[in-house]
Amino acid sequence: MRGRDKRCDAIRSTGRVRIFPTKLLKHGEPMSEDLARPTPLAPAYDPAQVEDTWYAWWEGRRLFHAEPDPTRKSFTVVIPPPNITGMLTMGHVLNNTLQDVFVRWHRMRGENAVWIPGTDHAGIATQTVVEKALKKDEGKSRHDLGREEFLRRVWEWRGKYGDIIVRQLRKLGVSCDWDRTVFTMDPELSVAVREVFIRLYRKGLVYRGKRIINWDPVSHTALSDEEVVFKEQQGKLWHIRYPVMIDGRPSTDAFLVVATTRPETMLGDTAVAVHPEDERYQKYIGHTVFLPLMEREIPIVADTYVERGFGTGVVKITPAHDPNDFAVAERHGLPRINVMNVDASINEEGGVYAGLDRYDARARIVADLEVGGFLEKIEDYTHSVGFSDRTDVPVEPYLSDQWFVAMQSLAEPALGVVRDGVVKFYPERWVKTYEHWMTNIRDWTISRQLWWGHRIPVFYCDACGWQDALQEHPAACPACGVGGVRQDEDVLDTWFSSWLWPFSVHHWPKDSLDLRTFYPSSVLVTGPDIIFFWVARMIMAGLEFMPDIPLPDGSPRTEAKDLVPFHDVYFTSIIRDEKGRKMSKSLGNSPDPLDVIAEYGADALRFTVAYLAPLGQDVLFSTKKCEIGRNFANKLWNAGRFLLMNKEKVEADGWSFRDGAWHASDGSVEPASADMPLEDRWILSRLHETTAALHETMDKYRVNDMAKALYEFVWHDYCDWYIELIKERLYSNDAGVRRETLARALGVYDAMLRLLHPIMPFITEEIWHKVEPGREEASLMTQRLPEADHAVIDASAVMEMTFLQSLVEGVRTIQGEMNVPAGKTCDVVINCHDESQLRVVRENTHFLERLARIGAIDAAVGAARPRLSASTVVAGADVFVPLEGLIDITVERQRLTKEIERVTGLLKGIDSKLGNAKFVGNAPEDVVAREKEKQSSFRTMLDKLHTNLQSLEND
RNA sequence: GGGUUCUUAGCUCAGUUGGUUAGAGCGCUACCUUGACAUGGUAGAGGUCACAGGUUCGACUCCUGUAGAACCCACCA
Repeated sequence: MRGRDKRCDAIRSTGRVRIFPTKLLKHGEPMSEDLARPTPLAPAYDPAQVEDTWYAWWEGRRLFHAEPDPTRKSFTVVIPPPNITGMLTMGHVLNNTLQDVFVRWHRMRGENAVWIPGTDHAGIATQTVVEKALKKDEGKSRHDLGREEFLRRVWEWRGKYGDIIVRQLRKLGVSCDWDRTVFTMDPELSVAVREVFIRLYRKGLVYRGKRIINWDPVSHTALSDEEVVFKEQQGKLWHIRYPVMIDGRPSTDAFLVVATTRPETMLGDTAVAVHPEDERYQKYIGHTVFLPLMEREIPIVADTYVERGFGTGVVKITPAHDPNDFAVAERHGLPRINVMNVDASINEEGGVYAGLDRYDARARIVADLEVGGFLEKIEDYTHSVGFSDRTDVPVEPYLSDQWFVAMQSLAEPALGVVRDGVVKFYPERWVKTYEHWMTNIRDWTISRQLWWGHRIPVFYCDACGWQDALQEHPAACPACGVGGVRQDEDVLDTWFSSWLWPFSVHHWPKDSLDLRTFYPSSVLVTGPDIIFFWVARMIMAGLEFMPDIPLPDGSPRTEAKDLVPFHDVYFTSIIRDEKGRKMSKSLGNSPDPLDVIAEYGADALRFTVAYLAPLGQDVLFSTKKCEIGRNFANKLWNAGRFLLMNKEKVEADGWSFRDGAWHASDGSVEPASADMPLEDRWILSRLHETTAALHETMDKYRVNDMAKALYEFVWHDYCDWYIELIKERLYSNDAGVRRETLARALGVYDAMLRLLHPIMPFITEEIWHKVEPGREEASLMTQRLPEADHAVIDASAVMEMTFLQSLVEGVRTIQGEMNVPAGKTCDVVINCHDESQLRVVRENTHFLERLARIGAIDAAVGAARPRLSASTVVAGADVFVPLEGLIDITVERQRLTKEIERVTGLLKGIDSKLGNAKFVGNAPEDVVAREKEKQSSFRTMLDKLHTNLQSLEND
């Protein structure tokens, strides 16, 4: 550990607020007068002291709230609703930081920005959580309670815990319009869900059918595909002989051998299949085989699904226990025999094996096959098996009745709007993924065998066979008037409410100004993993269900751009840990964002995440990286602290600073002078260049570029150079100069705060309130963002400043290399390239003196090199630093030689380029011109370097 | 098997239509308590841009192939 860290650790352990130089503490001396003097801001920024306060202040004043206003441009974002079972993860942090940056940015551009929050009922996840608690606390299952009571308990649970995530989000600083908070199972949203179901039902797009689903034999529920995790398993491949039937009896020497990983499912076999072009088996197609153990005769069918090269090229077909077999059976009209109970034990269809667990049955069956001589061989085989994400048991493919949505007709228009760019994807490459899925779309299984969710609004009359989809449960059968009516037992897939989210949050199907105005939303921010489950389906739903709702002016909504749910989709990065692994609960590699916020502050976390997340690339995150944001916040804080310390001094003379100008005690306003010194013209140029870049990057959703541009400007331009440059003026004897300087520095700082606010809302609000009095009732979040004014950009100021910076760096380098003691200044002789350069040097000698510990500067065109000087060449000027007694000739010789080598190399490259007729002939003129310019400047540089080296040798 | 993406400094990553002296942060080395900031400052070391071809006057950037990594989809019984 380095000394500095040791010192700091000792100090940190005493408390984090103030860090003092060790010397003072070590000697036990009282703090010096100067350090003890109260300053407007503490030396180190402490986010914990301000963040909650500001959030409550914003929320209390309803600053996040927006009302529809057709006369203004709306900027709408609808949150991807977190699950009510959810806890804030790094994924949420990234996703919601981005949304908040967008929303705050557009709000500060004067748009009517609204961000609609809400939560998702998360069918399986929530039901599982509540069931677990029920089991643990009362030892009961949901069946013990019954449906009604169980649902009451779930609602109770959601009342207690369902908004934890939403409260956690507030810690991040998100500017959601909490007045508009909705929940997917709110009464009005449930109306929307039923309405959509009914409309699709009437159109014939919702239908009931049989399908193989993922069955969890422990929790007795169907699982969605995304709740099944595949794991590599060491298994066996059993080769079983199915005797061919010849003349009505099983052959004793002709077999079709099937290879299977699941011999127990043979109880439900209704065919064997071969590839239609497989020469080995073609003669058997249309014949039958004898199914061992069950002693059934089953057909041999031909289907291209069979892979000739795999196994034996013969597949047993078990339609009720394998999705592919099910499809084969559909094509060939084969019967389906379900041989399992809901707990995956063998049912009565399994003959003597009935009642056995699936794995016990497997052992018995294999043994019996062996005995019967039907087992040809057993091979070791590694394959992947689907496990339940919830209970960690192998999922059983299971045949059951389910509800489906026919997707074809919905998908086609939804594909079109993405292809045509009505909905734009960022990054664009996801369009391909989307197209692939949409052109191979399968019908959507929307029923779930759960209790928690929107119950399928289909009603049946057992007396007369009536069936219909309705909003309300009818008291008696509308058809026969006699029978009682029962509702379908299943609930809808959670995504069935999610796909309506962009308009159900505005209480569709009810027409309202909210819905008319705030739909469609501007940008959706979500992960690419749910492009199919959610994004695609929302687009379909918008196109299908929104044409009824007029535009704000009452005209019909017909154009695709008004029907789609959002115009842009921003696909976020995936947050991984340092080793590149996905963050997950089971790995325990996901830091708790609340801990991170407590340690570093929400602004630091937000900035870091935005800074690290380029559009479309994964992010390797570790808590330590939040130092980027924390240090940056601290830098900003201290720059503000410096300005405010100086402001206090001016105010002590009776002046006050309001609206960006100084007011004298008599109330008169001090006008800003028209002539600005170089550093002011330069920093304003840089500010406007940066502002232009920020607007550009935000339009392209390149948030990391935006964060970098801000970082660069604040830290390097403003703090490293500008503040150092103005210190001289701030300490001037002329009070007018001090005020003028500070006013301009504060002006630029104010612009910085605005530009930073969307990404770091807390610290900027905190400082902004301290900069000027009279802001008690105002908020930075509703101020306007600066716009770039290209007229302010002063190219010559930028050039001059760049030159001066190079001079400073050149001298510093020499001082560093020659180990010039820190307290010592050096004189400098500058041989300027021309008169205008000389003028710049003369006008700014004070900078050079201040920033590079320079004593006297002797500048002239043609100035001679003093003896025993170290030298460097900057923009065609020689910079000589006479170092009699300090110079190490060897080091200096090495430096110059190395430099000569470097420039020689560069020049060689350019020479050969320009010597190449093809280059000169083909390259654009400006490129050639630039090369020529470089060539001449490198030549003069090289000449000078050679001369200076020669002189050094002569010393 | 199909698709997408990635490989640039010790580490994590930028590099937006091909023309830069290839950048940043962290880490490393040396120096620094000078009135905002040691959560800081200054300087420095460190890269044949995975590899091999090709296109081009010119390739980190475009094309092809190879090797490695990741993700998504479909999963072969």
